[in-house]
Amino acid sequence: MIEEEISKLIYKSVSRAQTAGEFTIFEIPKIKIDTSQISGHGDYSSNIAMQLKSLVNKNPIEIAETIITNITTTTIIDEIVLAKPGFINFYLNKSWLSQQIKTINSSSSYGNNNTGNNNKMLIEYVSANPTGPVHIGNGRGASIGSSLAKVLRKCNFMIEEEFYINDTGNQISLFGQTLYARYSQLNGKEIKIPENGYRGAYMIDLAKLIKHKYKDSSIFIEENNNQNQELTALGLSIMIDDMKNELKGIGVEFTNWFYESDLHKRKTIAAIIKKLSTNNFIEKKENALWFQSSKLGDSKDNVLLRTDGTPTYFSADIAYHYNKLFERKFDKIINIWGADHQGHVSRLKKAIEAIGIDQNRIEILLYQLITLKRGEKIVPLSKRAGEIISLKEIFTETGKDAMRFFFLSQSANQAMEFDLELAKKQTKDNPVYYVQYAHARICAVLKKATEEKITSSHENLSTIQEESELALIKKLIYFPQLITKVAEELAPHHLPHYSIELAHAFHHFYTNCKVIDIKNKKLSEARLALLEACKIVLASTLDLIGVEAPEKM
RNA sequence: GCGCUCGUAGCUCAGUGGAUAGAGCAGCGGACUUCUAAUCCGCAGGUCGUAGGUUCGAAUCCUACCGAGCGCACCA
Repeated sequence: MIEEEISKLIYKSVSRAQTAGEFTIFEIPKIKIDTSQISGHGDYSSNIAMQLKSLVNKNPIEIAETIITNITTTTIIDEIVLAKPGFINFYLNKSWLSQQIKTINSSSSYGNNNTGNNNKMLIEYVSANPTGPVHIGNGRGASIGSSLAKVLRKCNFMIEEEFYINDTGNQISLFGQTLYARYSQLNGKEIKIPENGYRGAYMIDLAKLIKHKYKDSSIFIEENNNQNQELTALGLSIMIDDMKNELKGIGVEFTNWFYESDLHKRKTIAAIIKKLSTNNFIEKKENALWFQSSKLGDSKDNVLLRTDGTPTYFSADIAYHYNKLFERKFDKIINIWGADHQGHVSRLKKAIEAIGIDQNRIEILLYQLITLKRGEKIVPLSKRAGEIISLKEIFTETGKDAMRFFFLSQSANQAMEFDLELAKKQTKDNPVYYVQYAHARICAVLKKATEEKITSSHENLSTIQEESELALIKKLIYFPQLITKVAEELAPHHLPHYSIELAHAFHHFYTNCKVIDIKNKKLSEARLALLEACKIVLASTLDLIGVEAPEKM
């Protein structure tokens, strides 16, 4: 990447100045290169002269002058300019820039890098309880996880995407009881749904669906019972299939679906308790088994096995992470959790540490919650409450693309509000169409070129000279840096922002430059090559966001 | 009470140590006999929650306070 190149140029220059005695000897700090938005500040700039002030004991202007005179010439840089307090501004060489079109077009995987070095990485996300349909909050997690997975694949991580299914425990029991009651009601037996049961109408639909599958409609009803194992299992598998379909509807597909019950079958919980015990982190207190996380600086201890001997969600989760990091040997794992799980982060990491696994292999990305509103009224997202609005209901209104783009466009740290009343209006204004339109426009020109029998060529790229053309190329060559940034910061919200900037650079170019001009064939061929490069990067960015790149609109 | 996140233009948000704080939407004014006007160009709009501190330099780092969301279970 260009930043690295420029950084190296400066580094060499400083060390050359040191050898020549112009600078005193010191360890050269990391040289950060900034991209500038303002045209007068160069394409790239460095503040190194200001940073070296205390080390060199000269004023920044002098330091910058020395650095500039010691920089070796290169084909990338056209001009280096010293600016007021001590900035060094770099201007890219035009013919080098135009040649980048060829670089983009001749690579099958532009923007890829090898920071992942083929390491095995697991991204776990959504992992919603299978006791109801996926809701809008899950949609945000799904969008973030899916995009991040795509970006990290471009960084050469061996990525698996996993959905963890909590298919045991209290909530499942309540789900089973609710389903049993609804099913019984359909068969003329009045059983009330449990106190904390699932009140949503979807449970009635589920019972109906199951009833219609069987000729003997009372097959699951037993005397003196409040649930039936087979019925619960059947209900769960239908719910899980629904979740799969709904997520697929917004373009999210997992490589693995991991069942919590597998951990119990494999006795992984017993294994981690044994490890914790060996390492002296277990205490029996008030008839329950505790993990002493306070020994590792956590605020309080946590229960692993309840008084009745059943494992808590927490102990299952330790086992799950033990399975990921130790049994399945992922080098690194990323969990994408809603901010309501924030309190869980510290104790999980402590537990992993207590087992003897490096907790830095776990990265937990929290996203702030979504408030669903209808006008001024807040709509609850709880599956147990009566009113449930599924993700599917919303994206059939807004469209998959508008939804994915919207979810990704804000930083994960930012809380979101989603107003159902404004949803349609908002989607019309959704910038996703602005970006997609750019892609469709490119396709239209390329199609016209085929009709006019003009093909792109890299022979005369030097005819690319216009301000709007060069600005477009500058946006294009930022793409590899974008990939690195998103991967490093685990911040996929940069993708939509970049896509808007790129689309803008294209639209600006489009209004200023006529691509197909039979009188000027050389220029047309070069501009077609530019369009092809732009199409590659734009389509790639849209793919990473998880939206379509339409041929026409 | 303690912990995490947030507070930036009328609205929705980028920007997390640098130069004149940027986009989109909304507002105002322009641009289609020319490859898609779902577009482009221009104008207007901000004591970056408040008060201190660190620094040559702070929206960005530190402290306190104010306001919002979330969390502090033998629920998941």
